[in-house]
This record gives sequence, C-alpha cells and structure tokens, in this order.
Amino acid sequence: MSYSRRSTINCENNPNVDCTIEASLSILGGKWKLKIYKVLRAGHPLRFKDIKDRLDPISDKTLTAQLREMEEDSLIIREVFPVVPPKVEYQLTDLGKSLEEIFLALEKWGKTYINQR
Amino acid sequence: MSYSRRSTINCENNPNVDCTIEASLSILGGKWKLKIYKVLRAGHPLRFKDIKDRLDPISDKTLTAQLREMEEDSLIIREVFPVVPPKVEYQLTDLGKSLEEIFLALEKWGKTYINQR
DNA sequence: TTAGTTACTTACCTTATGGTAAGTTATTGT
DNA sequence: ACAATAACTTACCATAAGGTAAGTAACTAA
Repeated sequence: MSYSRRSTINCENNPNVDCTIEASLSILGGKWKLKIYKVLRAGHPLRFKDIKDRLDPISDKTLTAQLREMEEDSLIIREVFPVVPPKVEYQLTDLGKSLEEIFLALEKWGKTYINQR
Repeated sequence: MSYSRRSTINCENNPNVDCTIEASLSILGGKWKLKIYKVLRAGHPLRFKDIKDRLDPISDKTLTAQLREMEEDSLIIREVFPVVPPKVEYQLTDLGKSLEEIFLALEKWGKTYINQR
C-alpha cells in the first residue's frame, strides 16, 4: 500500500469524498502504526527498546521512522532523558488514545473473520 | 506498507499476540479496500465501471486486483452476466457488510483528527 | 466498414516500504 | 584497556504496491 502522507489534510477544499477515511489511512496505514499503538495503549511510558521487544522483529530504522511519524502526527510524545546510555520514553497523547475505537473495531473484526473462514 | 497476504491465518498456532489486528490489516490494508467498501456499502450491486467512476482515479489493473482479493477474502460477490459488452456486478457479502464498524470508526477518527490540527 | 462499449490482461516501469549491517555517542562495569 | 549499553543514523538493497499504456473479446450502432 502506499498512503501518501500529507502534512496538511484539508477536507474543505478537497472535492474527494473519501477525505476522512483518507486522513485516517494516511496516518494509521502501514504495517506498524496500530501495532505500536497496541504496545503503548497499556498506558505507562515505554522506552524504545521496550517497544521493540514487544513487537515482531522490527528493525531500529523502521521503528525510529514509525515513532517519528507518530510524533509528527501528534499521536505520541517523545521524552528524552539526558543520560548514558540514552533513555527515551514514548507515550500516547490524548489524540493517540482516541484510536482505541478503531483498534477495538479492527480487533473484533479480525476475530470474526478468523472464525468465519 | 506491505501487509503480507496469507491464505491461512491461524491464530491458535501463532505465538504473535497481534494476530487479530494482523488479520484485519492483511485483508483491509492497502490504499483501496476501504474506499471500495465505501462505494459498495450503499447496498445495490455495482458494475466495474460504476465502482471505478466513484473512486479517485484508479487503474483498471489495480481495481481488478483489489476486487479479486476482496472476492477471495469473501468480502464481495462477483456476478458475471454473459452479455456483450461484458457486464459484471459486485456487491458486499454479509462478512463484507460487517466492516461497517471499522469504517465508521475510521471516518469518525478522521474527522476528529482533521478538526484537532 | 468502422467506432464504441465493458471488463478485463499483459508487459513494463516507478515509487514506497521496509530490511540488513555497520557505525556513532558517551559512559559504566570488568 | 575493552566490551557493553540504548537509541539512534547511514548506506545499500529487496520486495511489493500500484501506475501507464496497450491489447483483447464480441457485439451493437452509425
């Protein structure tokens, strides 16, 4: 899939009727975003390594990129502690937490689907 | 994104805790699936060309591929009428209709997101 | 006779996504 | 002195998703 990531999503000027869906997909699409959400939704802040360990094998590069995008999109907050070795914690913002409904719907549908086949 | 499309999704034998999410994403992921859902959810069967006309510019090749995958995944039914020029109609199955909750959650979140930025 | 129609298929190409492997930093533990 | 650590970055490569453009079938209307 390729969802074009746009810095501005403007539905007023956008003749495209799929704009809200498009907005969601452009932000949540991809292999990792919702999995990262799942890891972070437990609530307490997690370090880079903690997130990495809780996911399927994911490369540092990819995880970094995904976290940066989520930060840009205001889904998570990144807090850097100036220590050695580095310590960086990530947690969901309120906007990030508002993904719960989508998450639950996908999880529920996934179960339904798996049972029906 | 690349979601690996698997013919069998087996959560029992899968140690991966993200399996239901993964199942949903492997079936709904990509640029077009949910947009096609949106077009078809009106209810009445639509022809290939009708679907195409209601989407952002999409190539025949891509639309064909997406529809075939959705058919394989039991989300839609494809009905061929033996006439010339060809007539093929597509409509949602019950399983396809069960995507409504995901669709609404995405649409709602998209609106929220657009308003918050 | 020729153009138009629909639902495709095919060959080819571009772009995006994500992986691998290595290097970087500054400090602590052995 | 040297390895280990966490959170990166960089260069390079592989795969996949999706686009473009052309071709096909069989019939109808002009």
